[in-house]
Amino acid sequence: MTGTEFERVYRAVRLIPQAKVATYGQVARWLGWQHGARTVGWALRALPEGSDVPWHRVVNARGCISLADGERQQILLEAEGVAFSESGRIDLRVYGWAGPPPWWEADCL
DNA sequence: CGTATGACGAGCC
DNA sequence: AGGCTCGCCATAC
Repeated sequence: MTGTEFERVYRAVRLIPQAKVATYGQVARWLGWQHGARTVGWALRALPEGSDVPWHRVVNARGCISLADGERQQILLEAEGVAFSESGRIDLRVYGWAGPPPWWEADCL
């Protein structure tokens, strides 16, 4: 695991509370990458199966599942209480997470 | 070290 | 309105 940067992605994703979702772009911005949404997807793709990272809580900006096989992701989200529309879309106004406070990464002095 | 890739996003035609 | 292209970032090769 080379990911010093990947680890940051994982740490940020782990902060997303249950029954909430965030977009790739959002996560990227938390890490300081205004246009690094693709990198977030890359990091999540590299994620092992038994990881403690709630990767399923990350969707694209439209509130849809980008993953080709998003079936499992949708099941995981629905199990948490996230509702999907008929077209498989999530209402980000309801389930979207504002993000962590700006000091989440700061140390205790 | 340069090129290619990817679970995105926003802009342009 | 909808589809296509380019941009952007960090890895992989």
